[in-house]
Amino acid sequence: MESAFDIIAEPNRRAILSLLVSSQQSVGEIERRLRMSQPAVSKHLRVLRDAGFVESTVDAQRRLYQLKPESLQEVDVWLAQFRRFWNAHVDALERHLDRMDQSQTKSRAPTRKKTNKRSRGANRERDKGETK
Amino acid sequence: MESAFDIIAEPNRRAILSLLVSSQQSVGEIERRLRMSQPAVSKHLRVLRDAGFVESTVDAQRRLYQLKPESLQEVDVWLAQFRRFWNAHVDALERHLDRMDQSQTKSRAPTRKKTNKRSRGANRERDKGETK
DNA sequence: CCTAAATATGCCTTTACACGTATATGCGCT
DNA sequence: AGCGCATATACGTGTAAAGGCATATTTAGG
Repeated sequence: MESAFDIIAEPNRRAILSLLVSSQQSVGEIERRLRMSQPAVSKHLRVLRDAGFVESTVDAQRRLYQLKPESLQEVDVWLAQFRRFWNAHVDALERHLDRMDQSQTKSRAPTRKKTNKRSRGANRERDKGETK
Repeated sequence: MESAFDIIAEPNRRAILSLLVSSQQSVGEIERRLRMSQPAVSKHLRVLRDAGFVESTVDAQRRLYQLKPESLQEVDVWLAQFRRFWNAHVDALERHLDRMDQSQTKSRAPTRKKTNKRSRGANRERDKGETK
């Protein structure tokens, strides 16, 4: 029924997932942090759970939701073909990213350690075998 | 219909994008290959174009559509946080993948080193059909 | 100009889904 | 037991988006 792409199409659901990356959260915490109604949160969590994106554990009256690691694989796999495409266009992409780095001074992780010259290859994966 | 996530939520649109990865295509070719109606193709291409995913060049009466490299960046960037999350769970992921490898038995290249420090990481190539 | 081919657009119907409000269920406490 | 907190579900509603069909637009060629 619902592909992973449908799941993450919803902004609130993406927000929830992003929230859960850092640590598990209760429904109430999500509700508070994302300022959405409690039923809305529960419903989205239901969807995420059915889709296998999150799982819940019981803590008294609370339900703690946490990410399931395999969840976004489908999307990542699909995206892979485009990464290959990008890599054929790295030059243009580099230029594009340089512009973004300048203008988008927003929530970039303060952990801007070495490799600050950006080893941008979609993700710093050493793999180059890449069975195609 | 703003975000890139909405764009790729549509299966036919994903199919079109996947088709364009290999090379540019005319509307008619897309119509034929994906077996969808011509108006449908045109409409999806309109959406993709407005969203900056593709661009078209004119060839007589045909319009040739091709991918724009920067297009799926938004998605990729968003996905990055989860890749970090996955990497924190490589062990579990490894186990999960081992199970899959077992059941799917795909001729695997000698890229396979058990307990290796993440030789597979975020992208693992695997091709499959869409499931709607 | 007129026609045919390729593509785009407009209108209409159907469906899906996100939300709110209200209510139900579960759990702990005294 | 009864109350209160935390979470889940039901129902009704509005909206938006996708598909089909018909038609407009563009371009090449006679």
